[in-house]
Amino acid sequence: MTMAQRPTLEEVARRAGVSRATVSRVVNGSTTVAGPIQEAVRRAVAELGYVPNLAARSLVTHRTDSIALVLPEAATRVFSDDHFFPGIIRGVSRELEAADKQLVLMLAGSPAGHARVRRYTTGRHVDGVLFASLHGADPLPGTLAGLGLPVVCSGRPLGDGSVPYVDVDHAGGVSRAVAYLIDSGRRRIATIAGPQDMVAGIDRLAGYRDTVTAAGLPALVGYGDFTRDSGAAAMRDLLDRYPDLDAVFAASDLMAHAALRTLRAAGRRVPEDVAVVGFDDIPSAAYTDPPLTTVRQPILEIGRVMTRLLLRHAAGEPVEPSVILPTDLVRRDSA
Amino acid sequence: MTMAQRPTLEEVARRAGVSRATVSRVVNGSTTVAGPIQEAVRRAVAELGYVPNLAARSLVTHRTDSIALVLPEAATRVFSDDHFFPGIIRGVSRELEAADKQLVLMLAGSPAGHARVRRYTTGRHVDGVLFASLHGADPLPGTLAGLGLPVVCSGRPLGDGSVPYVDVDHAGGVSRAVAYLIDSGRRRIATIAGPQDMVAGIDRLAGYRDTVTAAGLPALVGYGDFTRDSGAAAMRDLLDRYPDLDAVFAASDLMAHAALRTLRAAGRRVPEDVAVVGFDDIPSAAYTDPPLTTVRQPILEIGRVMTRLLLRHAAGEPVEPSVILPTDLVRRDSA
DNA sequence: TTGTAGGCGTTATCAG
DNA sequence: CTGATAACGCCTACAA
Repeated sequence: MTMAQRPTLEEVARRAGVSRATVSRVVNGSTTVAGPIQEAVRRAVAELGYVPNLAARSLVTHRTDSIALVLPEAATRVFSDDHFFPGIIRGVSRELEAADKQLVLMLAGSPAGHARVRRYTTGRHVDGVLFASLHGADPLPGTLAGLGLPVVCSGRPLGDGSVPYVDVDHAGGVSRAVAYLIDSGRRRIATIAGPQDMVAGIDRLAGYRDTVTAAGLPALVGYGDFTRDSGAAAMRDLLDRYPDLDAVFAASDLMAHAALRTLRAAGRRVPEDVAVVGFDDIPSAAYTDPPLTTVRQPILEIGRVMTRLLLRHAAGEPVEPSVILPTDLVRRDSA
Repeated sequence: MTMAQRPTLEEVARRAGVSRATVSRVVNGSTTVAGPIQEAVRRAVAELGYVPNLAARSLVTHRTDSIALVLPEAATRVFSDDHFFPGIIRGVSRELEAADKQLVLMLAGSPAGHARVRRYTTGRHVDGVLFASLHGADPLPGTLAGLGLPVVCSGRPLGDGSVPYVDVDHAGGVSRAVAYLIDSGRRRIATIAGPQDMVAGIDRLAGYRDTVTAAGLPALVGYGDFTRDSGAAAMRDLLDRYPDLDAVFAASDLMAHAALRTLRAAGRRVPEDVAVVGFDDIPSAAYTDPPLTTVRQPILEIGRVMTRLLLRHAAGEPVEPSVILPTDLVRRDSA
């Protein structure tokens, strides 16, 4: 089945009895075209079902009206159960829609994926690149920025700090949560920390450490990687090492959820015996048993702000080197 | 800050002391180029950091090596809490990665989004289009297919049936679940159905109806829209109308989860008083209280199969008009 | 095996 | 206000 030959500017021009240039003007909304001619062109466009060839256009304009969102995670982990990526995507998408630009999503978990991203983005297929959640010190954002491509990251990049980024106030949010636990009389407050090769993991642990230390309390630390399974394991471990703990702050809601179940399985009541606080405020946090007290981060907003920053950057406007969004404590029943 | 002028084929050719044509051959992996020359070209490419301009290339090849995945949902609903879209994205992404093609994600919830999708896809920016989860009888897939663009849908399209699609055996899965409830002695089996403008909602309800009817049991039907909140409301309503129900099949895990909580709040024990079965097998289904018995659908596989179908279609091979994937019952503790 | 030259569909710069 | 006419960067017969 051969693809029906789509009409070109030339054919529209012929049909409307004008030149290609004029058709182009009408199509691109130039106001310097006489009314009747505009009318004729529009009719021809409609009759022929003409649609501009984007490749040809961007070849000459050097713009593509689309921007890439790179998720440098293994594709398998990107859409697990936390709602970070979906939230980012929604935020980015919404803002892009307002700007009438197209979103190109790129999963770059594998080395091959990494290469593909590099090729695609440097190949002038996008007007800018958004990076979500970097692991370790990924050089790609810096490389692309060095090539002159507008780049914005979500989360403070661990590597060089020349790329603008948007992040939330991890430490502040955690601090507020831990302070709340202290205020409600808890004294043996443990934490299930996130992976220490990601800023979110590092900063949240730091926030916990600073706050308990400042209160003269001991730091009881277990480690997970934000997933439920890792949270359950860490909770069991914590229970082993500190059987007298009376509260736990988990660096993600998924880990907090697992902690809830693990604690119950171990015969502890929540919040009577042990208070639990999470981080994220994912949709199901309101549906755990008991409903989870947690630190909310405005994920969708991160996506929106990143996008606005990038669009301004791409438009040549100066942009702030970083934007930090606030977090806040959502009190439910687990603490 | 001006964008560093990227080198073109021309400049690479000059540097390597050959013609553009030869550089093009090397870049595109033609074997008809002498070893030493190939070497020289590669060096020039590396030194200059040359990357082909994709727009120019696709202008002449008529290929873009990227395919669009259209999610015709309101962006707000796309990434709620069920894991359908993320799963599809992962499956598509994995298969595309293997084919070294680029994924372009398009959220087309609003009418404006719809128009943008049409413009973008017909603008030759992609080699094919994948549609996920259509609402009602969306004409877009048919339109694009009519234009000669390769198209594949996930879920049997409600409108015209000329577009190839991939779906799961909704009715069969539901039927097995309901039969299981009947076998375990349940006689007042209710259902929380999904939205009736989507095939998934329609087919699952049909599967329920057929099975209870065939067993001589009454159909006790409540309606939701796959979300948790709608499930809670439907469960309360069902409890009102049929206080003696002893089982409920929910057309989504999210609704099943809400039903679990609603039943408990109403003083019913699960599964002793009321058995609950869901549909989807989302990650958190194993973490509800009690863990949810549910019908698993191979979401990731849907994405993969769709993609393979599309790629074959785009390659000019004949493709089957539809592929139905199996579902199976995952027994946990709620039924 | 390599080079030459034409054209892909648009936009942009000039004249008219 | 409209129409020629160059690019834009690349691929691909065709010729050498």
